[in-house]
Amino acid sequence: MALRHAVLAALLDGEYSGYQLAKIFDVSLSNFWYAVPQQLYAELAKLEREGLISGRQVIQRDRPNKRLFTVTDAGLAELATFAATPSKPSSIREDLLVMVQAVDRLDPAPVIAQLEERAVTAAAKVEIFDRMLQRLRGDLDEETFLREGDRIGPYLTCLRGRRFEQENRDWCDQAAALLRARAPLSG
Amino acid sequence: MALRHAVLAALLDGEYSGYQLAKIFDVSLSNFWYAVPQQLYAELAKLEREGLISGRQVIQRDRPNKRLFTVTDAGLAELATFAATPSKPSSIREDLLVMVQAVDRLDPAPVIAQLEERAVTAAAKVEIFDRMLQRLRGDLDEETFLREGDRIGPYLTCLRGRRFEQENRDWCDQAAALLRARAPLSG
DNA sequence: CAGACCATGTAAAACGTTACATGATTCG
DNA sequence: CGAATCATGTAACGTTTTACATGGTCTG
Repeated sequence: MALRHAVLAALLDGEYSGYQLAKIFDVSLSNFWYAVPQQLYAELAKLEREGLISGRQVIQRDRPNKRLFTVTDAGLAELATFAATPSKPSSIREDLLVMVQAVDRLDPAPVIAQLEERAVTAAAKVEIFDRMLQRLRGDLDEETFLREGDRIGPYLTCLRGRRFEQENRDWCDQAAALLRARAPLSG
Repeated sequence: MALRHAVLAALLDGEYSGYQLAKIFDVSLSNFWYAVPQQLYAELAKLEREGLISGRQVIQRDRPNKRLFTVTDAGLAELATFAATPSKPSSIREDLLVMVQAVDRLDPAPVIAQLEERAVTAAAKVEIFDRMLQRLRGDLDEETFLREGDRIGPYLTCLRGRRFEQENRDWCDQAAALLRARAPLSG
């Protein structure tokens, strides 16, 4: 029961449709939770049935109509309960790490290739996060924004995402370089 | 179908029982994958049925008997296929981040408390990882080990785990301090 | 003698992923 | 005119989590 809280948290930013939420929760760049569109449509329906969010139809001329959702008082209360419940750390589950764990007993070439690829995509994500951070803090510098800005929640999660991808990039680079140096004939 | 590969990768280190694997895959400190014991027993049975691992009974006097498993040639081939298959990055799904995302609209006190707690457990994990790294590299220094040691796979994944927890700690500390400074009456 | 550790499982429920399904509009 | 974007779902399948179940030894 965690997606529900992630959806509620996302809707604190303002009204969103399922489709818009799907972009926020996209694999490629979710700074606090990840989910595919199908999950979101299902969860939104459920949350509305339970009265934690309420939707309103928006008729559009040029595009298909959509439904925008906002958090109700009951939804906010649900979030408060969630925030007061002790949470367990989510643990590592990453295919690429499994491959690296086994790399000594396998042909390292495909693993090296994937590490190098991942380093590039991680670097790209770092840049996207940087732009997101800039947009969030407006014309304030980071220190000032964090001290005085409103809504620092999204900024903080974005910072975490940025650092994670930076570490990811550095580690992938290091691992790829090392494996390459040790197996100069492959790759 | 990824747990199977994680189990195979873990068994490259040597023979293990389900119980021993459970400790390697434990929530509190898995450097490349996480799984609960029940998953492991089920997966081991499946892998054995498919001939990717083979188990042998070990009779013990003082303790319950156990079964130790090793990877077969077919298992190694399966791992090789896996390593050559492009992998998708695993994305963020962390309750604590959801709470921080929403913190501006909630009572920050319980969130701050959780951040501070998490910082402590993350710091503890960093130390455990440091000891694991020391053990893995023996009396070599890191640079030498990474250049010349055998089985650097586990070392690299451990390094990744360490850095992740370090970042986690730093971020939790920063976020907690900031939220505390902004809401001096709570917590 | 209580609690932790060793050791292995079954079963049900919850959750997440993948495939399928539809249809309009805008951009190159 | 094909691809991308907007917009919303259903159904089947696979994976993970949680609860239940058992029983011996070792440590304080």
